Amino acid sequence: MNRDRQQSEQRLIDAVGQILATEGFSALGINAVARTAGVDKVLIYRYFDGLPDLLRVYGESGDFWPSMDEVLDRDVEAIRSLPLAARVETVVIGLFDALRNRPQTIEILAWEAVEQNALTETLAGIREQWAQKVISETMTDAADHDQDLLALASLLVAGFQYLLIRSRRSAIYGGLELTTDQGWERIRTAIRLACSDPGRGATVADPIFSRED
Amino acid sequence: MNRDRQQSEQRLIDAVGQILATEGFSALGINAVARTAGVDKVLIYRYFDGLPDLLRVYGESGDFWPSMDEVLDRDVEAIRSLPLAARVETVVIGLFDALRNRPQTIEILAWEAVEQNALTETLAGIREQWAQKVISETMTDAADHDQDLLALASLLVAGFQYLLIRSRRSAIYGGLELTTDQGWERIRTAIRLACSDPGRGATVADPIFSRED
DNA sequence: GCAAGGTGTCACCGATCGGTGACTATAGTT
DNA sequence: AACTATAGTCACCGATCGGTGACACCTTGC
Repeated sequence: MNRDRQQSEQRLIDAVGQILATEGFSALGINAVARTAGVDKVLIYRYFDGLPDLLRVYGESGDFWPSMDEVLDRDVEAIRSLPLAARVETVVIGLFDALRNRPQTIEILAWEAVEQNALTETLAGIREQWAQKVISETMTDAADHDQDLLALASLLVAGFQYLLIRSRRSAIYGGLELTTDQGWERIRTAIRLACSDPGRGATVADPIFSRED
Repeated sequence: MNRDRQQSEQRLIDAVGQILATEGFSALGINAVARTAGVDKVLIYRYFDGLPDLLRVYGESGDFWPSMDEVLDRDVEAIRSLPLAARVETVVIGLFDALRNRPQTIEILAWEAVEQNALTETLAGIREQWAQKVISETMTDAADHDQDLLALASLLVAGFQYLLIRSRRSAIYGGLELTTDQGWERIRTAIRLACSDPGRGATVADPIFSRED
């Protein structure tokens, strides 16, 4: 139509996000993307070598995972001085708050739970890198700890991610309201409850590596 | 072929379970069920009035959720005398162990996370009833408690269910091994860690940390 | 003017999906 | 034997899926 390859490519990329946001990943096919973009589907093959590549480009172009700064609202130095359990709580709660505002990321996470493709693999890679970075920068002492707080953190993240996924279609899970702010506040409190354990020697007043740094 | 309606119906019901177990819910369609059962697909419409009804019958015929006795291995009386946090831990851990051995239930849970149909609704109903029964029979005092242990329980169940779902396709999530017994033992320990909190008072007398011994 | 190459359009392919109408074959009843 | 109800078979429908070949259009360089 307009004889503008760049614009056509962008319309295709945008169409992916639009379909994910409005109809969900199950509706995301070659024909739907082309139709939404108002572009012939053959261009998906010409310009992106197929749908998987288009999904990969879309995944790399978007902002699907919060930065470390967004998750750790306080500065990193202050967090490093906290005991391990408090650091875990900060990260998990921060991730919780950040992901709640990312419906497209939740959609991709739902997809990832069910099948693998170029887009879910891209997101999985980003997330894994992110986790490694967070651990190496703020939780180097986790291995010394006698309790497996990293496993607890992953379990809690898995838990609220599952609830976020379910909230797309269901209103309730296990007595938890998934559509109201009060419901999510309850979940938030439960996360903090799971992390904050005085018995673990993890109070803010008692930093665990006050030894000699 | 054999002119035996009962047998044909049973073959169709069995085919649903077989497809779920071998190819996953995404492969479960009218044609696949009929082909697997070795029966013409028109019989699905005649005998069950369509696939949704067949799925409902399959869901009601199967054993997709553990009984309360299976989850609470000790007798219920002994559990009632435990503090609330210990009861929550017992139930969550019990459910965790029970669901790990139910691949078809995990498959339906994965399906349920993504879309709704007669089978997932059946399972959801069974699960909700089950949860209500457990709460009313063993956790009537939860409302009096100052901490929301029921929300914590649902969060933990959501967490390991998500990990079970992911384990169908992925080997790792957040540093957790999803294919080895050691990995699942780590998750199990993390669940117990989230539940057992001396700071919450009324803790289980865990023999290891008991002061009298 | 002319050829070449990139851009977009269109028609079509085979496969598969859920769904249905028309048929045959068998068993039981009278 | 004739009739009826049911079990099972078969062919086909329209829609949609991913994928491709052929062609028209426009810009650029010669």
